[in-house]
Amino acid sequence: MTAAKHQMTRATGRRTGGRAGIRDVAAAAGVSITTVSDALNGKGRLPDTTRRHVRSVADRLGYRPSAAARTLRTGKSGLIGLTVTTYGEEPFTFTEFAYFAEMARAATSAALARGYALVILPATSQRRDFDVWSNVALDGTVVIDPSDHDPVVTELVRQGIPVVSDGRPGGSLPVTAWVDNDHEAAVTGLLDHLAAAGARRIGLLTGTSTDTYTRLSTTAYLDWCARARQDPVYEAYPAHDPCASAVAADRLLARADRPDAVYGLFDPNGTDLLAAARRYGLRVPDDLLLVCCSESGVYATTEPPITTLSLKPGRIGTAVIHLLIDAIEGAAGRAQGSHQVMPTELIVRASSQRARCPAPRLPHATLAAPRTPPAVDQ
Amino acid sequence: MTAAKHQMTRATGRRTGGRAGIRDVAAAAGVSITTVSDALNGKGRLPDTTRRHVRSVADRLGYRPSAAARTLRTGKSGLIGLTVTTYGEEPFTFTEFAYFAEMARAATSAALARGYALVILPATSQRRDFDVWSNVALDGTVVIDPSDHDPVVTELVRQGIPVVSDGRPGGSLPVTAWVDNDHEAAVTGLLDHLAAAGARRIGLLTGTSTDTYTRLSTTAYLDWCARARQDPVYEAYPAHDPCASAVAADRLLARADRPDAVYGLFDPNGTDLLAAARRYGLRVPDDLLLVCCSESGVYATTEPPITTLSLKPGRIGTAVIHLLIDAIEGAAGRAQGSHQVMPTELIVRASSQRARCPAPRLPHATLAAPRTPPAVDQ
DNA sequence: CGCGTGTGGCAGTACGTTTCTGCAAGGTCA
DNA sequence: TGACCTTGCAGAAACGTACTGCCACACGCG
Repeated sequence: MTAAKHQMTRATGRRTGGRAGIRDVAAAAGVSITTVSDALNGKGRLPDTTRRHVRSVADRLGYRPSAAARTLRTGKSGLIGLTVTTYGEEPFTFTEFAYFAEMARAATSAALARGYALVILPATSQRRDFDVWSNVALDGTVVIDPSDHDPVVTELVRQGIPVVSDGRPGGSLPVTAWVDNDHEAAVTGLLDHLAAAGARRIGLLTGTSTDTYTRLSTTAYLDWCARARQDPVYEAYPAHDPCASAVAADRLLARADRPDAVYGLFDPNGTDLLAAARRYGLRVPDDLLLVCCSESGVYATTEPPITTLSLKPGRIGTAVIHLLIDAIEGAAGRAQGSHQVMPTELIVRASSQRARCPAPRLPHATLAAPRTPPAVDQ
Repeated sequence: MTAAKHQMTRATGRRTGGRAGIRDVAAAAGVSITTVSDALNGKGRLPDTTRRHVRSVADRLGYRPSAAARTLRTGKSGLIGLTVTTYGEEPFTFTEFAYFAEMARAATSAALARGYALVILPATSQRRDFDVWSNVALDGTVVIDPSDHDPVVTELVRQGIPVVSDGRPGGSLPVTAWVDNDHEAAVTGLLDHLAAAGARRIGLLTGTSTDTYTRLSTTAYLDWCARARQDPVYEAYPAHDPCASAVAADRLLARADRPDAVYGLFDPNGTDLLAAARRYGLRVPDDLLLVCCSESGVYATTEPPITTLSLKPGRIGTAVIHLLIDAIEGAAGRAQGSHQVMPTELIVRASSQRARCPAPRLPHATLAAPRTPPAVDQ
């Protein structure tokens, strides 16, 4: 029983507020601290009997290792930062709610499966924010839609912390890796789809901000128009302002060169375009074809259901996390500068299909409305 | 220059991977570690000249204090756990997306404003999850909709970590505090509103799960029916299954004792009821009054717009965080067992107002659709 | 007997802070 | 001149863990 010696040194009672430390376990089990650590972490050379004994004592004392101490010792916290660039003046806004929510959900789930947890952090703006950023030990960070010269990203990579972005970084931002949709292919495919459905003049509802999503999508639209010899017809509005969508939708349909099909880049555009069309007496899809980029399930049950482009945020979130954790665990930035381009999915509904005859109404159908179950990752 | 001594001891170069430690700053500034710590944290008795000098040297070296070491020393991590009870088998699901998203947004924002960050953690289910829980140093935890005997909550309070729940805890769960809506008042007020609009038989679309929200709301409905001498007409379905809502909505309207007004407890019920009504040839609001509990903005632009009950998740999130941080900083559980009941808001739209004459169509209105800006907290 | 070898386990140190204690220099007052 | 306070700073003790050596012992073998 060398335990006596330990007790003499200092592990008499629970010092720290009542929680048992590794020392207490060692003393109670009559072994050394090293042995406890090894037994609990499956390291070292110990017979199973000792291992089991230590474990049972630890259980009995309700021992939980201190995350802070472990982090300090190992240099790994198991924490991943998650931040989304805020638009406008608001301190902490999410636009594209459904997209973000689903992306964050998938990312959280993927991270958890590999033993990491996500910390929600603000995009830097005030000086004060930096306190929070450096108050938490991060193994890596996910940045959604980083701005071109994000100081936080720069600082993090300077500290050697891997950063993976959702959305390809502009302006030589030094991220470790990134994931993005193939926006050109998505927009091109979607416009082809509308043209095939009979659209002669396709309009665009886009944003005034300069993020890559907006920029790439708009460019793809203009290119397509050039190829199709169609004059571009579009309205841009501040996408972060939730009230502006309806106004812009109205403006687009009020134009002299009114389009006979519209693609809306942002989530609320679909309902707003539908409402605007209703006000102008335009029937969808007969007079106006509609497609909207959105992750929201409501478009399956609008009247008529609206065709949506899904960016598959779940897949993106999962991919981002795996890239990041690979970078973290691959130590000194293996897979540096790598990236992944993910496909999108066009969910075709009534709003983008010109019906020969008007859709028959089923006054007493008892079947449930068709509804796609929520996408599971991948 | 006592700095020489420090350099002799061990602070020669950057040991730790390249990051400067407090020792390096002390050496470079020619002062002691204590002085650096005091200068940077605004403690101790130091002349402003020293303070400024130390700060400038720290800046020059790009010094960032180690969060892990600070946490280990002070016992405070500045981290708050956020978890939501998962339903069904899925590993990590959020139902009530808009509610959760807004609640989480507000909570994150409120926490950040007080210097805390939120960590997303899974509701316990597998044994494996516990690793993550004890791998992160938490100052406190927010639990959304805790199940009656959540083992994580029990374990956390056993460890002396404050836990505040969104939704009043059932089954003597020992949370530190809780916040909830006044569900009875909300349902009663809403049913009164429908009755005032002319409803004679109000139906309910509810869930089969036993969480407090569902239970309290359903009970309030039954009580109201008893008082109003109306036979209850309701259908229950598994609320976590996103496909089941449409089926249940259909079932409710297919009944022989079809209600002339319906309240749906969950977010998708509104659109699903609307779709079902359409299939049955029922006009809203003329033949069927509709109210739905939802935070989603889409109900402002459906045809017709649907009256919603908002639980004000932003306020809830803010209140929960403040209660929690007060408990954390008030040290040993001041304000123990306290709680807060928050009001809800009924957003009245066309679907619950019986129009004398059918609403006039405005074929060429150029005004934007009225749209409430997103609610800011409080 | 001397020696290598494998097994089981322990002491000690480092991780990077914060903070308590204390000490020296200088000033004030009796 | 001594007693006593204030100012400015330094030393060193934690905080709880992980891990690198190292020791003790037993055993088998030449």
